[in-house]
Amino acid sequence: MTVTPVLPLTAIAADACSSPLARAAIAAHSADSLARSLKALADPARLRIISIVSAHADQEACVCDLTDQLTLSQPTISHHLKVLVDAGFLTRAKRGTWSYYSLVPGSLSAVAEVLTSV
Amino acid sequence: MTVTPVLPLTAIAADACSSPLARAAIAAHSADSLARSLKALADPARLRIISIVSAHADQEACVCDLTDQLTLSQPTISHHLKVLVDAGFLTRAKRGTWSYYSLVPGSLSAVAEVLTSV
DNA sequence: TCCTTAGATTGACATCGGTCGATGCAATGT
DNA sequence: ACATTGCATCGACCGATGTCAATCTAAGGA
Repeated sequence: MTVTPVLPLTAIAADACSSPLARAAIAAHSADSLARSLKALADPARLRIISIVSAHADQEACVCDLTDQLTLSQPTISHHLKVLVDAGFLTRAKRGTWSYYSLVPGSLSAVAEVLTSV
Repeated sequence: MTVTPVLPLTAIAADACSSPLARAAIAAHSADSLARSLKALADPARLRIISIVSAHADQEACVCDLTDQLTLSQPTISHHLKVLVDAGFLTRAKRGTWSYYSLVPGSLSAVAEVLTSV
């Protein structure tokens, strides 16, 4: 025969100060993934880049649009663009001499939705 | 008498590659503010802290709950908690020996909403 | 009063990340 | 063919950031 536990299992709190859980917390790898996306967005220059791109009527902007409005060097802007492309928020289309950047549809709202469910 | 412009003002594009704007881009100081909030969230440990806090039935957790679940030293966790409090995502309530942290209601969804409107 | 425990603070360290100047490269104009 | 223009890449610099060990403080318990 087996020994009956004195306390129900759910009552074994880690410490006296602890309160019960209503649901599970986010998994470590999910936190890593979300943090990577947020890191890509967590820069004033990159937020302005996204805003300038999506403010265009055709939802795309060339690099010269950005160098005009941001007081940053062209290599710095190019660096920020690469970060945003690598993170999946922008796509690049080269036509002739110019590079055009577009917002990936739904990429921002996807992050926003995950964030509110954390 | 005044001289009539040859071209309408709206036609003066910065460059040949540029396309018209559908709306204004985000202001620089707004981008700074949003970036500060996102920076506070853009860390795996801090996202897990927020998740653990909000997973509790009473929406608050003590530090011991966090040291149990995160493989980080107590000072490091205390540092992350301070970052989240300073950014307005958590509040601290000290009762007896223990400190209890709670999620500020609406703080996450507020950031998410601003993000989608960028 | 003394000891223990919970948690915040400090200081040091290593790494990351934003910035720019210099350079490379491809496409266009002359 | 050569010069020019638009943009990406490289290398270096330096401040910001995540981490921990050591220390400090306050609250309880013996």
